Amino acid sequence: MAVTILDIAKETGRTCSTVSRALNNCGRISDKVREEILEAAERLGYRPNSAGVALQKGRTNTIAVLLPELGNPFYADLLHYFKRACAAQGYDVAVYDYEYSRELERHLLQKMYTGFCDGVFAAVSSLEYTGDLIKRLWKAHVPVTILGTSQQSDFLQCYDYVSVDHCNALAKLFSYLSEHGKRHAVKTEICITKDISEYVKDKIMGIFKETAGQATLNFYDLKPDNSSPVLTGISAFQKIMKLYPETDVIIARNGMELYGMLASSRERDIRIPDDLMFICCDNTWLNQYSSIPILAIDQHTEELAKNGFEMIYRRINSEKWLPADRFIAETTTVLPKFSNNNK
Amino acid sequence: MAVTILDIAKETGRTCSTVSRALNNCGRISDKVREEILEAAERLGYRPNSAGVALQKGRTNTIAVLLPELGNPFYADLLHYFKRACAAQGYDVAVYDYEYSRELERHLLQKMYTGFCDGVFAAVSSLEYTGDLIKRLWKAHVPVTILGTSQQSDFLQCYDYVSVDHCNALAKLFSYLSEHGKRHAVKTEICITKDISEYVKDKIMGIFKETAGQATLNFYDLKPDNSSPVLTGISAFQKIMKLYPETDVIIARNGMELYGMLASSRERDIRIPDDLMFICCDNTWLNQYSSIPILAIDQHTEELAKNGFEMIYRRINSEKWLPADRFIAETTTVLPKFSNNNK
DNA sequence: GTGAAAGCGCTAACAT
DNA sequence: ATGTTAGCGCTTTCAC
Repeated sequence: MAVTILDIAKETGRTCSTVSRALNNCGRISDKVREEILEAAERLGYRPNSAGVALQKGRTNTIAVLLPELGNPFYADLLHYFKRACAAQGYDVAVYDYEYSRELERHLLQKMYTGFCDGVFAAVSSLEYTGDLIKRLWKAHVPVTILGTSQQSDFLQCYDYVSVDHCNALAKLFSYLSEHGKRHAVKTEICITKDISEYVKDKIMGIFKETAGQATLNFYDLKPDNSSPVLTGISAFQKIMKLYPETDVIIARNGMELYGMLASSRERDIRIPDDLMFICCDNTWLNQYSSIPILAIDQHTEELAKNGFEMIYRRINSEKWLPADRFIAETTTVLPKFSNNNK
Repeated sequence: MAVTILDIAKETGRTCSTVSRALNNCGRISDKVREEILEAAERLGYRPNSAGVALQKGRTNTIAVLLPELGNPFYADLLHYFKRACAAQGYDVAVYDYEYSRELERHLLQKMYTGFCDGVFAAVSSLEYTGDLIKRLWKAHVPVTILGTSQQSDFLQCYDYVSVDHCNALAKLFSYLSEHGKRHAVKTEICITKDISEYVKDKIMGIFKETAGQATLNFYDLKPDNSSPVLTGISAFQKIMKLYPETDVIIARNGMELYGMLASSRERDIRIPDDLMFICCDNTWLNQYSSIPILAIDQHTEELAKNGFEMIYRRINSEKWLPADRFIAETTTVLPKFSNNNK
């Protein structure tokens, strides 16, 4: 069986507490005894048991991150900054992705309920599906920060929340388009539920009407392909151009989707019109170095991540359970790095 | 404080053991009492405590995956299959990436030593850096499977191991090049230590000499840029073409590196010669839908992942500690999806 | 079918 | 400086 501090205690003729002090190098202990104990621990092949520590201390020094997909550079980016913030305070980060599976998402959120981590940073698919679990976590005083889901009144005040200022981002974007003479935009959407989808489209349309002058905006409902996020975009491009032939702007949700769109045009050897502008609602290396110039919206991932962590950290270290917090990041419109030269 | 089974026991006038039986729905228990207890658990907001369970049961039903980077589609792919295999046996997967940081890598491997997971699937950077920790895990009978690091005699028989048959993959590749009249290949390498680097290059050169006829092969030592894997490739392409102007094949280590190379050529408006062939040692959507035709080596990630899990699973469920296991996957050479049309 | 009790590995308050 | 002791939350064997 595994070596425990008791084994070390016996071996060295000391007690558990002394061994614990030696191993953690805390409390009063003589150098000689500590050396002796550390040596014995090494010799016997002692392994600290995290379950024992966690049970005793009531914390794990781990923060869990729940994501819909790894391999999307946007999340990789976000994670990078989040981990940095965690590391600065001595927290490890465990990443869980649910691959857009509703059951897995719920299963993982349930797991968060068991105190195996001290806090959670979660990009949930939709509160429609997970709201009950989020609410439960909130009631149980598990520090959870949600990334970028639109608010729903049912669950207001039931979670901390970081997001970009979508409305403002779109307003800026639409005025930019208008100023540059664009007239026929298409924006992709994923329809999770009819209600939400309609609500979101109405809202976007409202912003569009206010900022884009005479232009028109159409929505294209994506058929999500769970096996690869790129595939979602693959089928979209041609259908969009067929449905709306006069399109001069396509607004994609993220780099991978856009990558798929561009790939599909290449694959079937379809020429991309020179005046067609691509816009991407995140800003990763995927767009930054694309072969086609892309206008991107930088979501300020570093700020999102930092604030997400801080909300969690504050809760971990706060005596009382504070009211729900919000952080809304500004966005930046990023112009393409090099000009359109696809002849 | 948190609600425990004891609280439920008091509430219902039962004992811990009965409550435990009810919650886990095991052992003999009357339907009526079970209902009663479950209702109370719900009402009181009971949360099972994973540390308590783990301590008692001696296992966590979690497998940890250690990776150098998320956001690389190769690892995302591998993870997808690995998770599927784990889920089939009821294991959760926690992902840890060390972002190519040596300290973080060691820190995480140390964490694996504390029994917080039942097994580890690890893509370590180099056994040169981590061999001591791997050896220690092995001695402590922690099921660890290493992904694709070349064997080093010091640590032989100290870990389970899955990898592709690199030699064979290269042999196939080189003959293909030779048959297609390629004469001047450049392969990128990352030099971790001088010794290993020399050893690897010698070995590759040996294979090349045997299979590639009159052609020449040069190595290009990458300057790794830790902030983004794509950036590693960015600086490489032009330097390669300057150092070896007659190059007609570039063999990149992975899709992201290659993406960086191609991006750098676009960014600085450099025309890629029509007869220049790109080869990528993995096969992800990044190459599959590249704007430039790419010859890829499919590493059979599904097989790697499946076998990696099975090795871990076998150890978890085996009474005695078996000798080190190996699995070497075949590779497939994948031709570009569409032909070279970058005019 | 249910309860009593031991114990998983560890830490920390308290006693010496 | 070191030892004693209680207990974190849970499961499981063994009585009854």
